[in-house]
Amino acid sequence: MEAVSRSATSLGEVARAAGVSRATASKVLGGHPQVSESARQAVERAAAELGYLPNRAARSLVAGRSESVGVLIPEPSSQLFGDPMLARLLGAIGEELSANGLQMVLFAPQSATDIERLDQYLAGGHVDAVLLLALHESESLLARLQARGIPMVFGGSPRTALLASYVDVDNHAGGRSATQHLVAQGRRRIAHIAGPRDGPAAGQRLQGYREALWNAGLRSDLVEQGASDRDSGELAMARLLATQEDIDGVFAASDTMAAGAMWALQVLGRRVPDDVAVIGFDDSPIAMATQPPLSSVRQPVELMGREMAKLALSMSAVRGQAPRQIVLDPELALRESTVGSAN
Amino acid sequence: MEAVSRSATSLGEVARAAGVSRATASKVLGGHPQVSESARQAVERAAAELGYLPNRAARSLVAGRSESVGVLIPEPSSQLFGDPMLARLLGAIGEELSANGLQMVLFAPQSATDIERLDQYLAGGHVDAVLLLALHESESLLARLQARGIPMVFGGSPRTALLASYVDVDNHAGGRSATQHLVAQGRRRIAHIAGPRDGPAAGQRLQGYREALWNAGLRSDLVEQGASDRDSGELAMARLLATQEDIDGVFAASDTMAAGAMWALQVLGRRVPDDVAVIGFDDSPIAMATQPPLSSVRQPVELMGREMAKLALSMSAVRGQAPRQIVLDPELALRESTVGSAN
DNA sequence: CCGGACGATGGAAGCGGTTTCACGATCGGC
DNA sequence: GCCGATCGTGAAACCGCTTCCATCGTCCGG
Repeated sequence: MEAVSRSATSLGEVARAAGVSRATASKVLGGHPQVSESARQAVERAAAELGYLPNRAARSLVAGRSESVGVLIPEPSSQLFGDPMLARLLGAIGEELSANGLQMVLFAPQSATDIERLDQYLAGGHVDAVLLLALHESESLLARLQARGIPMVFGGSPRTALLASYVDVDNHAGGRSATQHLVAQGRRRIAHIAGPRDGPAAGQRLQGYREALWNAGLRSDLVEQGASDRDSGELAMARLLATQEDIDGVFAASDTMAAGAMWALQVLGRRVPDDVAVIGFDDSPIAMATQPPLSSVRQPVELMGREMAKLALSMSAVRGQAPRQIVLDPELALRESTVGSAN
Repeated sequence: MEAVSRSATSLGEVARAAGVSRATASKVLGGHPQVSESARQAVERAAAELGYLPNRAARSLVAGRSESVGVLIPEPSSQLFGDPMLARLLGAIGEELSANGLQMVLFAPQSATDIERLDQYLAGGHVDAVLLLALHESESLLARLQARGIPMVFGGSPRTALLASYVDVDNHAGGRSATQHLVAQGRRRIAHIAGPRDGPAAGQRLQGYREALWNAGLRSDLVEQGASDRDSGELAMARLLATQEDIDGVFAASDTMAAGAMWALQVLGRRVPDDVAVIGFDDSPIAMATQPPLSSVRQPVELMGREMAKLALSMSAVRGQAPRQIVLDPELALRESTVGSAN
């Protein structure tokens, strides 16, 4: 009568209520086969009635596993994962993990001190695996994780030399299908505004653009380098039009740059999509905010998250696996910037 | 020689290396005063040399605390926290928590199953406190947390009837200073596009708008209701111009709506900011992507995160405190949509 | 009908810490 | 120079769970 809000029911209480020993109760709850049907039912009933929940700390203490997966998120300034994707990605990762009884522990190191602390923490074996959503400079941290045998899964192809597991979107296919879409809309002078060269993604998107145009027998040299921000898109578009004024299609490596490009086009008297069709990449909220709304290449963010989680789960269950790479297909999100409102 | 990559060093090993008992070693590491100087130094040296890290599971098992704080993030679709703010907020929360030796466990329930699982999890005492970044429908979950005495801190004023602790931005002050800024720029016919009424924030921003205009002796009835998406902003702006064509300033309750409003203005032949100045709210990335760049009310996201974490820390350290509310001042991010490039 | 094999069970050890408590040594006061 | 208070110390208990292993009962084959 006094233990109202006291600590949760423990295994011992369940065992007593079921009339068995803790050992047997543990076996039942752990799904071991070596228990009689009667014992199993008694324990399960008792557990249900008492609302038993195993104590995570105790379990991981004896098991030597933490039942949790660390997720490293990029600093807010990072361009690699647009913020809007981050929330969706985290949601998907979390769902997959929690469906498997693991928790997601988040790290967002902002300073050198944070990285140091993180290093300590991870080295302490407090997580069963680590998911890296963007590279932080600290190669040494990666190396140490690797050395300690903690499974790592990257989101996006890692920039590092380490042979690692990752889940990425097929940037090449994305660039190709964006460009193919413009071709299919009857566009013939198709330009590309390329993304920054700090990762492999931009190059792959460019290659996709080239391939689509080669296949269509069109020229593929209308390429300008952007820097991922809006202004660089605007400037790149202006340069493109200066070189070749009859451009009728543009594929930009990000929505942000596409927004800038669209602005430049409109300022210079082109109608979108009537004169020039524009398609971006990422399908960020910006794509909905431009006028006209921007077609874009949508990354399968939720799927990526789930695959990352699964990979981590598998790697932490069976150590020493060879790294695996999973590459997912993007899809097109078509809006008025390429198909027109009349279509 | 064989225990190369074995489990981390334990307290026992440190104690042995220091020539003391585990109890004494624990006291040293725990900062207890009842230890001799010599013992203290010996233990500290040994711990440093062996790279000792306490086992979190063991510690929380005996302490009955989990040393971790749960963070509930909204579904991706939620408007309450714009995605870009989420990443910054999480970063700040994480930093503050990890500085205090706690970890941040993330929950992003997507389905009813997830909520159920979450409920179980939280009820199991696996977190010392919960941070709620947006309300999920589940009132019952909140009530159960409350009943169990788990400290909760909301980000943004809660919609619930529960008397709760929260950290919020001063929406009233934000609306007021945005409007005052327009007044200071010499605008006299200032309209407001209000946000959706599903929370208190929109109403407070509106009140701020009214107050500023009353104080300036200007009319404050040029208000249209928006719905937080871009199109609703565009439509609201068109309605406003239809009513009152000489509007020279607009304060929109979100950047998204402001972007729509700007588009409507430009379509209808108004120059921004020459004819009409426009200011938004949130200072989201969209504010940088519009043409001209959009002035906006910036929420002190990092500060909010830190305050939320501190509040949670304090509440979990000393249970049974009265709920506390912290309201932070926003600040203006001025760009060309209100001040012009010539200013 | 007996012995061996096998399945189910619970006692006990142990995971890595913290905390209580009894003990011996040291110290000061008379 | 003796006694009680004070301080530092480590043995041991304990947190809740899993697992090893000895025990016991049952079943089956010879």
